[in-house]
Amino acid sequence: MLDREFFLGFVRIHILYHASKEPISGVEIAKELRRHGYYLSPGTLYPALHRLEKKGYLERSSRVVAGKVRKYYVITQQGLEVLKDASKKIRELVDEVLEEGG
Amino acid sequence: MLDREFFLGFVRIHILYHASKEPISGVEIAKELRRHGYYLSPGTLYPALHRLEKKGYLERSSRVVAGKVRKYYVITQQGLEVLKDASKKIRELVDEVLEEGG
DNA sequence: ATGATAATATCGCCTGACAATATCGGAATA
DNA sequence: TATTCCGATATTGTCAGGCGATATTATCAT
Repeated sequence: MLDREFFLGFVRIHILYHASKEPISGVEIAKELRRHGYYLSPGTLYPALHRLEKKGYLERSSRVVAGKVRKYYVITQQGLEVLKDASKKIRELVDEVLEEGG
Repeated sequence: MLDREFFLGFVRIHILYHASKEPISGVEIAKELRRHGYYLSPGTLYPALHRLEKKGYLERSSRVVAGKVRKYYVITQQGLEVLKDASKKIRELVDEVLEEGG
């Protein structure tokens, strides 16, 4: 699997993106990430979510689904701006690294 | 500036990319990164280069330029594979996050 | 109430970020 | 050749984050 030092930033962006589409919980995020080939343990995922919330990029609320409590995350205005900035950077990467060939 | 926890992976990829085009030194890398809006201090850049070398993604050689020693880095076969994997992941990000609009 | 289940939270160790500081090596000067 | 300068690279010390393992929590079924 791709070395973690390369993809952890990608993971953050995937999270912000999904949280911009609809409220999404930790397990659901984990599942989405797995779909993309990112296998994060709870010890990595949850602290990351808490941090993104603390920084003001995500907003959290609780909901009960199938008898279990889930914490749902939605992106904030500030999170949207970060996502937009990140998109700009991704474009630059693409223009440079993927222009020819990829 | 964009939060570091998002972009440090991008920086690595830029480094591998440039090192795949031609031998490039620390200062030159720093300059390239600044061009992209990434301002890394020596305490971040050099240890990162050493680590990428140690992991076998980069190969180092010394050269004297304008009376100063520079360490030039070139990508390795293994580094190329990482870069290729990363490109795949970037594509996924683009398809998902940038598809509509950006 | 109790146990089972699954989602979230935390602990502890280790690695990495980073600003500040040190080192190193060639070139120029004398 | 000793000295000094300069800019590139290296390292140090502190703090934040990654991550596997473990604990906690809240709900439902019995």
